[in-house]
Amino acid sequence: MGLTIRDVAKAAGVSTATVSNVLNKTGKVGPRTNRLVLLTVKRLGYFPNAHARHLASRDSRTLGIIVSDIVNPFFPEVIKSFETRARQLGYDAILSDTNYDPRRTREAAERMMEHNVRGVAIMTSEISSQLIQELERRRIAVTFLDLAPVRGYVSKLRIDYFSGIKQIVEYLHKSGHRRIAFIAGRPKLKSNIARMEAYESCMRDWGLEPGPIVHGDLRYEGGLAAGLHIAKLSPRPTAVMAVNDLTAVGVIKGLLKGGCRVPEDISVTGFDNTRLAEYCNPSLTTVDIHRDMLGQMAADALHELSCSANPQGREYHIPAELILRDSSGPAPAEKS
Amino acid sequence: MGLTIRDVAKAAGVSTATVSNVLNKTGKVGPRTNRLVLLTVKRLGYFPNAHARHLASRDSRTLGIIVSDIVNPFFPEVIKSFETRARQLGYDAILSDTNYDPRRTREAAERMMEHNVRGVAIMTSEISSQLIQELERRRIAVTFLDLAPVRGYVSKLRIDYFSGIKQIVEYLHKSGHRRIAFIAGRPKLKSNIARMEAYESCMRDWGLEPGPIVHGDLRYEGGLAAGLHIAKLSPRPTAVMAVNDLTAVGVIKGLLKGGCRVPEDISVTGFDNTRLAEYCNPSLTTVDIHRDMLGQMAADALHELSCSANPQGREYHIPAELILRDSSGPAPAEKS
DNA sequence: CCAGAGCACTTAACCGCTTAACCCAGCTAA
DNA sequence: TTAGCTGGGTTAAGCGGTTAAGTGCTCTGG
Repeated sequence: MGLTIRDVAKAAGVSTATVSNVLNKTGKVGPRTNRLVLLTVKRLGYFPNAHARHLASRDSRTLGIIVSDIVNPFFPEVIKSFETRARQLGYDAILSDTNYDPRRTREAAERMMEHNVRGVAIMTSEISSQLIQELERRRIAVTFLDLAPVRGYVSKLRIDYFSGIKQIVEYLHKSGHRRIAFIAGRPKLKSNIARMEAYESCMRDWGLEPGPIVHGDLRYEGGLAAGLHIAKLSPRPTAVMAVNDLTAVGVIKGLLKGGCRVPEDISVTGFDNTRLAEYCNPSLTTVDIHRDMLGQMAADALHELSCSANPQGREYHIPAELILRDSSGPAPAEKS
Repeated sequence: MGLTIRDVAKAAGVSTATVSNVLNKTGKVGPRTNRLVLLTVKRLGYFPNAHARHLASRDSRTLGIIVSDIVNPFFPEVIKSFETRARQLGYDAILSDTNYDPRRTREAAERMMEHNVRGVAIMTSEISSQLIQELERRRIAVTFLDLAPVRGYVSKLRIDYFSGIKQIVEYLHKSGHRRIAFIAGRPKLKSNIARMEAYESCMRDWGLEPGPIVHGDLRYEGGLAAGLHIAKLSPRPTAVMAVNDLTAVGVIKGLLKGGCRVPEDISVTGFDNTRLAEYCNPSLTTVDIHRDMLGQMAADALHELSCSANPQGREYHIPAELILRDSSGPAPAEKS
């Protein structure tokens, strides 16, 4: 098919080893030959075969990222910054989307192993411990989001959900809200449970009874259903915290359809500060977590782990910051 | 590092060829041995090395997709359906984001060549004809969005922009609008020019004078600036067509900031029908093009091209459909 | 004058797979 | 009986690179 290193070597009148050394900048080649080879490469339009290169060097110089749903506006920015940083560090990056499906999660992890990645950033919760062990056995560096403890090859990116949730509850409480509902994600996910617990704990800190918890699906549709449900409750909560922005936008739509005004009758908050939060109307009070930082940190963490001879997983901390917009306001006066 | 096919062969007491034949389901292996090998593979936790496999088989079974900006909500769905379909067809998929940067576009194309992809879906406009020739020379199947003529290895996915724009103009005209502005994308892009021409042509069809045309950047920011600009014009257009939803959302925000009401004073339309159009407020009148269809078609087209011995590029057609929402309405009565 | 050290390359042995070619027992058919 | 399949394997030659080891040179110092 394409050209091989042998073609280039022949055309330049040198050995394949020399061509390889030139392309890899090992500095073992004299300046004359170097120029000659580079010229020949350009002239022929040669590109080295990545597969052969990876195979021969026993190093894929590839980093993987597994996300649950690329359509979720949380992820594209993370992916982009991950990929950008990986490239800066000299890695190739591959992406897998699991669509929240355990089977596809397994396939994604297998794909990473087949590609012999040096490290993989796992940004989905539904991954079996078996797979994780498998990755560890092969000494593949891993970063998790929130869940899983730090170990040799495992670093952790801790988004400060707790702090974010705390800030929301505090703000809502200060605004006079007392019945604050929570729209969670999918019931079984560890990350989801952690957030629910954070919510409950923060509520109790202010002497509030954790209020109805409704499960969504982290998507718009789940939020919509939850909003419709909340609108019919009596007594109705005066504020709704959603587990992410997408859900919050759905909640708002559901509430509006159910005849509630936002924020006059009921305040809604999101989480993540996706662009959506800015665009939607009313624009969304939410918690910003630096997604670009997240992707970059993941790449850096994997780089560090996979380079060190004696890798020591670390915990990276991603701060959360409350962003006030138009979807929240003071609690309505009680009618009673 | 990891296990090799030799380890599996040894453990099962067969040759490596047999293991390979089992894994590739060539049907050359008896049922007893087949089961034995499969069992051994499971037991040892073996995964074949993709690089070695691709190299030896001289076939990467990989499809690539190059997009200009993964953060643009137009793309994630396209990518997702592309990837899903590619997997169904037995391909691995790799993604590159060019960030609208010619250098990165070049790098992306090079990456595709290095990975020896069978085909690549190019969903960005700024690609040099040199690169395209390079791809053609290597007999890599290609699909383009809109631009470029169909050739041997090149298929084209034609989004019916013209029809979409025509529908919008027709609708706006019928609603009484006479001064209809257009917010374009980046001036130099071919795709952008095509759309501007479509706009001008459709306007003339209704006896309307095109203009003003303001250039944006296909993003929110560009739309915002354009909206602020339009708000100050006199006479002010009564309707604004934006080149995509993201821009339209920016335009709306800009107009609101500039003191215009949407849609009472001025109607705004988008293009693409991203989820954003549904979420934003006022929800956006826009044109739907089936993005999931697009990704799937791209994968199908590449599959077809790369499999056929004598490939014949085709044109695929993606219909456009006007979606009426709340950002548009009848033209305001003239004050004069 | 020669051993030894550098320099600038070449030679060739892999990397982990696939696959064409070959092998062989057991059958069938002539 | 024997040639000719055929099903179920094995052997070994690559795929396109990398890289350790080797080969001539020239240069230096004792």
